[in-house]
Amino acid sequence: MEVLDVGLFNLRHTFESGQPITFHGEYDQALDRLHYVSNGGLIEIVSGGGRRLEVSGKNARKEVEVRFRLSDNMRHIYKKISTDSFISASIKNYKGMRLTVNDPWETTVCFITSQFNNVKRIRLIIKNMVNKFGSPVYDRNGRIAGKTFPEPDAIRRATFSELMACGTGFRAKYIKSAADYCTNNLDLYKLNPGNYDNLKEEIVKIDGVGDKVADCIILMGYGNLEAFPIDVWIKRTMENLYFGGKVQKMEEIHKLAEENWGKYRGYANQYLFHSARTNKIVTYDAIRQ
DNA sequence: ACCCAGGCGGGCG
DNA sequence: CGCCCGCATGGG
Repeated sequence: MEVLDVGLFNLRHTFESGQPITFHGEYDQALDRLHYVSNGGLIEIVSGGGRRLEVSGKNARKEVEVRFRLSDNMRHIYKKISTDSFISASIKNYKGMRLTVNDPWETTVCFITSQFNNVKRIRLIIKNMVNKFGSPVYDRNGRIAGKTFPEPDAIRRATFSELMACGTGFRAKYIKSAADYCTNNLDLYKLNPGNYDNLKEEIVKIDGVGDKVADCIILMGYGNLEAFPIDVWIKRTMENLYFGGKVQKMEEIHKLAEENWGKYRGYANQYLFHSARTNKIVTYDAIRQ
């Protein structure tokens, strides 16, 4: 076990904000404790809700630092994205919520699964796939403590009906073709995380991955904060807040995001999304005092 | 019973 | 281009 000193970190808000690692990780609210399986094995995090973070597992310190973006200067980021009272309120409500950095392949499957779906059911489907196709990871006593996220090859070898049995529904064909494509045509691990345009260009070539899902992959799979995924929540909220309730083209919303929040717009996106999804009430009046 | 959910591809005008 | 439709499925 190691202790990390972290500023502005909130495990619960991060877990509840619907990101890949939280789709199959297990969170205990009473203990403020998260455990999950990463590449290296089993990781456990216990947070008292404060600045002290206990982590354990193989290479746990490095894993957690990268996964939860602990080197981000949240005060600086908050300052840059606090452009109106809605975002300020969101930051106040969910202070310490972090974006996470996840395996690009895992992120791809998670967000293909997310289309026309809800967070609760995404969790169910992802957990089903992990249980069915992942490799077991053992604890000290030799008991199965969890499973890895399935490699593309494990998905490739799965039958269509096995995938359907996980609850993937009409997305099964996309998940399967993504596994093929990412094995034969595109090495996700060779893409440059810092080159947004190139990432977007390559990732949307995956069948079943459009503009929104690609932005999710770039944001949470590559950690590139220039990505600004526009889902139903973001679209509705931003139209209400910033466009007087008028329906906008995606292009206009992307443009405003860049103007307002610049290179930190990915963070603004996550705070807007989580606030919109949890509070549900979004009105134009919210930013007019 | 009905409606919705972190969209997408395809078909049409 | 823009618009519209179907899509599997569990939970509210």
